[in-house]
Amino acid sequence: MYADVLVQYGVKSLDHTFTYHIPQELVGDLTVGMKVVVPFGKKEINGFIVNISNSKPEIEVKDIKSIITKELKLNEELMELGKYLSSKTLCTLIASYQTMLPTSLKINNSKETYELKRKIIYINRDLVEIEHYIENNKRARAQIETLEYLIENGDTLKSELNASAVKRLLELNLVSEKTESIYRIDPGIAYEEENELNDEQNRCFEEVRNSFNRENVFLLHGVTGSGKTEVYMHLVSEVIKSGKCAIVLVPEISLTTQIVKRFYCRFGNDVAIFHSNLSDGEKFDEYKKIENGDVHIVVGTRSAIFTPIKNIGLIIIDEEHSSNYKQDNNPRYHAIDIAKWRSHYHKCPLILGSATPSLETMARAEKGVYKYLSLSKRIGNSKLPEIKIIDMQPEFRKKNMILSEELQLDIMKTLEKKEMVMILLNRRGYSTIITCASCGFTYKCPHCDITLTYHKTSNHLRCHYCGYTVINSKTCPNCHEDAIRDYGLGTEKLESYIRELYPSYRIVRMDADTTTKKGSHERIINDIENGEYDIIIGTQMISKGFDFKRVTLVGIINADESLNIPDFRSGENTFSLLSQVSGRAGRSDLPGSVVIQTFNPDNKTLGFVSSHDYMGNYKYEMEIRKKLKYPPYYYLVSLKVISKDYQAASKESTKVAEYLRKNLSKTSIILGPSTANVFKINNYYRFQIVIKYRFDDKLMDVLKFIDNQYILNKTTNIEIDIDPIRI
DNA sequence: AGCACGCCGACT
DNA sequence: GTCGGCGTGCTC
Repeated sequence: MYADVLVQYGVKSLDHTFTYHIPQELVGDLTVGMKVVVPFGKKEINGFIVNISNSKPEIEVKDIKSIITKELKLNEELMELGKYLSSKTLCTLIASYQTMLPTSLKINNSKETYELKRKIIYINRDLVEIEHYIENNKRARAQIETLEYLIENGDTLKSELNASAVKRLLELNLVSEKTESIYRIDPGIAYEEENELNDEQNRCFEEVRNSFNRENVFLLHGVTGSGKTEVYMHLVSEVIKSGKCAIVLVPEISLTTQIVKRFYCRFGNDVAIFHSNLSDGEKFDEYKKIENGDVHIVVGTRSAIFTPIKNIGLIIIDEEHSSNYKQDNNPRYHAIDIAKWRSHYHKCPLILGSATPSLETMARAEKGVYKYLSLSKRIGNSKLPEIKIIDMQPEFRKKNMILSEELQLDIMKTLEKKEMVMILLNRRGYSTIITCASCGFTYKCPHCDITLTYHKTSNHLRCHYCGYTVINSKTCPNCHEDAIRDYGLGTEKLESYIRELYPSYRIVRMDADTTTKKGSHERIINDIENGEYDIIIGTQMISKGFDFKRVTLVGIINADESLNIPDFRSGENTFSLLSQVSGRAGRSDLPGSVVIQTFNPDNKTLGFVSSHDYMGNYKYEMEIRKKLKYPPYYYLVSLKVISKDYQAASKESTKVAEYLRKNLSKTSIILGPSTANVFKINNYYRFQIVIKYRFDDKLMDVLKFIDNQYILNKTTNIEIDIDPIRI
């Protein structure tokens, strides 16, 4: 017998199988998906069996050395899924299997001590014998105590007993020791009853339930606070009743602790949780729980879509518009694609849930490719908040650089009512954007409608899609004032400013800096829940998953920052971010309000935010996308040519673009090369080429060819991102 | 990826 | 003379 083995290195030059002979003693033990040790060159390395056959290969082959893991292997479905993943993202096959497995089980990992065991001591003799021993050994006080404890309490953890006494008792064979493997995470028993669904929720529930056992994609479009999670839980409960399993994806577990908690309360031990904040050991345990069939539900982030849960009856992707579902390093897969593949494999429905669906998703729902379900009302009495847009131009002249008079007043009023304020500061993009401090004007590319990026060294402004360039001038072409500059505000500065303004109130800041430590995020959330703060300041981190009843005012300091991010999705993303944050205000009986500060009070996107008009924004964005040939009208591929050598990067990228223009179909559009959004990252220069296409049957072959060209090239590297989330 | 082989320059 | 630089090619 012979086995085709993939070796542990995820490099393109080794992206094919190597055949090994299976020695007699291993025949029968080995199956596809197992991890093995094989001789490779002068070394012994780990490999992964992808095929077993009887036919003798033409070349002379070596023997498989040994098996690393017998029981842990990818099942048939996941073996297939790996092939799909590598063909879809152009990564090596081994790299896809590697990403599908948790660290502890990765091919290149030989360590096998992840299982957490505990030792238990128990009496293995008749009580009469034990008592006899006690009678005759009065001086061994510790041993007697231990024995008496065991008689009284039964089996006991070894760590709870006197170590030397136990050692002696084991030697005397009066007690024995057994090991039990345990799971690190134990959600406990479910204790929460199901809540009743309202009419709207019930309609959605029924629609999906009626298509169980069919491969259907649903868009569940529900305004913030409309009770999507409750619908999910009812459906999951239904799926479990029928003996099947469910996967629930959330964009980022730390932001969504609340949803996980709810699943634990409702389903208890039937839930495994899977996300990157778990330790390797925890991940190992959860993976095993899933693989052993101990749980029916997996709740987790992007990577949870690869867990070996069998017999899937339903997949749910909550906040489906979130960019977190796309992995931004290799393999650059999108969890929705993988979910579709698995829903096809299991013939089960997939639900994409969001208050602000991505344009792609909504467009498909409109075309009837996805089934559209909607939750238009908030549950209970709560109403959508009132949203005010404040023009910052006059404020700036009054020297109110950070908070407008109106927002200051509203904050004060809210605090006096003993309610909470949440203040969102938009993240600065990666690239330098310059705007007019007087009128808010920003340079845009006339061809691509994205903000131009400022290049300090040459004092140029450039479009990183198509390369369009203009020289920067200090004078604003719109209002003719000398006010064009790069001005930005960080959360820290904002915090100290607010502390000065409201010295007697308790303020907490939440951003990447204050939440790096494991558990710090949860701690801050708990403190907020316990009413320890009056004002929460944060980046978009505070936009999701926060459900604090006392928050009634949300202030958005610099809406423009997000609008000006040089990406064709900035409008869409701004709408969803601002709607999301606005949804934090007034979640209970207390009415909420939102204040948005901007230099562009007439901006369409902001207008749609303030009138809670998702469809308005959708239609508006779709027109732009159609006109400028962006998704969902066109598909995109981004190619980045990367090198430490500026000249090489520039030259190679031109060559790549030429090759694309020559070999792709004439209907495809090739932009660039231009400098990438972030032009230089630790001394590597990056040029970008963008392909826009609708149908191009040559595309994948052309991309593969280009990708392979750069195996040999040491000085330049190429990164290909199919369906990039941002370019 | 990792290792050997191989062909050039500057050093105990 | 030889030690070591890293370009090239191969690994079942």
